[in-house]
Amino acid sequence: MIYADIIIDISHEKLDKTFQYIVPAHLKDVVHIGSQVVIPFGKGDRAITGYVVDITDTPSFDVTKLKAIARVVTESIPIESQLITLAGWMKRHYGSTMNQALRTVIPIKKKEAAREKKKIRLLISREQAQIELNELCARKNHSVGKERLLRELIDNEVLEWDLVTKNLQISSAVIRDLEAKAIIALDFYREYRNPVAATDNYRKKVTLNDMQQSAVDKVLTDYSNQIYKTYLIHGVTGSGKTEVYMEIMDKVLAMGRQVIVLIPEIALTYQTLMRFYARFGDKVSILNSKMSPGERFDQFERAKKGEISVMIGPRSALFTPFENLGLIIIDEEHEPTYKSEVIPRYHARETAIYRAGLAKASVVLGSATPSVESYAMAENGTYELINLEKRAAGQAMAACEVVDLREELAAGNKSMLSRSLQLALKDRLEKKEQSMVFLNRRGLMGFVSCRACGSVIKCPHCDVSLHLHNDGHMRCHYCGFDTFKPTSCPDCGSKYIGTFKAGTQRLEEIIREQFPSARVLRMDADTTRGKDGHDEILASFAAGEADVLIGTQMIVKGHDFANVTLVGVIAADISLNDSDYHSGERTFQLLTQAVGRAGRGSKAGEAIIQTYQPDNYAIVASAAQDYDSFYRQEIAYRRMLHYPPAAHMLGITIASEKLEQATGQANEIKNIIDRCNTRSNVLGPADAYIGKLKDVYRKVIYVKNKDYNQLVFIKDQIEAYLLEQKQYRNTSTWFDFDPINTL
DNA sequence: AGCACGCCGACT
DNA sequence: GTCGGCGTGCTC
Repeated sequence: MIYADIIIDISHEKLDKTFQYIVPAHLKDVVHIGSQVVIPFGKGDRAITGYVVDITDTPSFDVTKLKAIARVVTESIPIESQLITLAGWMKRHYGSTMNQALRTVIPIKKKEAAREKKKIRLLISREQAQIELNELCARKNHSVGKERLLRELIDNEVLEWDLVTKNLQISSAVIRDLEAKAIIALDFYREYRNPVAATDNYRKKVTLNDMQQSAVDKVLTDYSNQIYKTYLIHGVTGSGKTEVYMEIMDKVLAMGRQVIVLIPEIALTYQTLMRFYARFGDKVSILNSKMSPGERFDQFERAKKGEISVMIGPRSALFTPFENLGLIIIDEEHEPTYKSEVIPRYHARETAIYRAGLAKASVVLGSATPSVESYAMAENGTYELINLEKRAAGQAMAACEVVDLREELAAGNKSMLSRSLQLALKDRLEKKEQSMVFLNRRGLMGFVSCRACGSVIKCPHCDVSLHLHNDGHMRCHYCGFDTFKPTSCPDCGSKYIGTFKAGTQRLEEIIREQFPSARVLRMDADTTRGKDGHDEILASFAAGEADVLIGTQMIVKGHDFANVTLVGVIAADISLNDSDYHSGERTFQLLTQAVGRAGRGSKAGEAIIQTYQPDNYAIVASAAQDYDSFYRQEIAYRRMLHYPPAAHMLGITIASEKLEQATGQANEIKNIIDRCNTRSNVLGPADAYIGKLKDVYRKVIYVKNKDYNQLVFIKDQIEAYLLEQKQYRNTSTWFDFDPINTL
């Protein structure tokens, strides 16, 4: 007799374990590890899908109680056992149920059931429903759930199942009862998927320069000696990293192995993709976030069948079910989008390295401004560092000027544009060259700073900026430190203290006023609403239809405009004072990218960075295009305050609709952490960034420890407690390892 | 998550 | 007594 260990497709801690089923004789050839199966589950033997994670011939449960697998889901792809191992690692490493981990790893989504959504519809008229409601309320001990549901249905005759069960907190028992009484009906509807657009392809040969060639040789020499490791290519903007990737890919593909290329969503431009198509033709497939699960499924199926051997896409492309994966490339590896914002909150870089380890594959990370985490790994020898120091075409980097906004204020210039930037813009307009003006608006502008001396109010314990709330308090996101906003600057006494106010719209008005003849384009969330808004604006600018392009981060990401010779950064301070420990790093990256936009063609470029903190190391280093100096100072700061990569951090969020429940649970968890005795640094419990969101209170606790495994141990202890505790049933708790605040 | 069992207060 | 609300426990 054969038995299968199955993870059932219900994400609940209490069901987060394997259940053993008999594999019936007629199914023994089609049930494999990784197969998706339908099994009878629970009292009513209701049909539930599950994933086979192991197959044995010895039962580990009371044999008389075992049920048999009903059928296999033939539309599904049985995935590699390696991907199941990967899911297990993700569950443990990032904190989630096995089911959640499997769902992120497994390319399921068959045509019908999985795409089905349920809606609840009122069967009787609203008037009749009102009568029902009145009758119900007249009864002394009536169900509050029924009352709430009826009231809601009188407002809206049709409601989403998810809304009713999750937001209105109505149990399925109530719904079933009303359905039995023929007061409501359940409707099922389906979402259909679209076919993938076809693409043309053609080939092109490239010649590498010496630097590129030696980078390629380094990786390929190891590769042919079957040494598989992680490489970090540190290549300045324009150094030709993509050609290096493609050359390595060529070799790996020639050996009959497959390649995954991860690209941040924002860089998934038509131009980038065409370069890969040009080189590898129809071996390439693409995944993007706009694809429906069905379309993704189709692409994964093609990969499984061997129809393609290169998958390009964002984070989720990492789970492409290639049989013989040989290489994973992660471009722009510093991008925060590589960290998942849903559970399991995995980091694509770490996960890629783990998957590569299982598959005996190499990983190539590339960036002009590597993350501090990766660079530290390269320094300690875990990754191998490869430098591409010069631009491929030999252009010089842009000259960079830092403007001190405190001096502008002192000189009586209160405009958003400094005198230098005004002159430079005027000059470019006369020369008929293009300019880009970048307003750094990443992060919320909640920090409090002084316009006279530039000082920013920080948390005395965590050294991150305090965030100003509407109630006039300033708080720290990590430890909850709370204080009033002062009326004058504590350093210089000036009354010019407050939050930063700047917007792209205002900036556009100012530029149009000062330069009436200039043709101005603005690119931000408002102007890119339309389907191709993004591409249209960029194409129009590239065609020379405008003199000045104003925008947020989106204008500085990887677009080459040969005629741009001036880049202005309006307020470097905004990302610099984000209230998390990545703010310095993010600022350095953004400014370096922005400066890198100038002078990509034959003419020399110039960049002007405006700031209240011209001495800040992130600003000084990016103006000098000096990664090394930035890294030294940043890593010293991280070490001093025990932020990653010097230590690891575990963020725990506790949420509840009842404040006392959230507080009580948070305190209980704090006690458990203390009892773990891991010598960790514990911050909080504190109110979360947004303390109350949609009527749900959120508390956060941060734990810092040098040893990641100690944090995993703490997570495991908390999970064990959550499973058995009953007092705080109305709370939910989730984990985030080495969190990145993208708010 | 979703289903049954069983306890308890209210009503014929 | 017994109907039906809701809390508790279990699912291979």
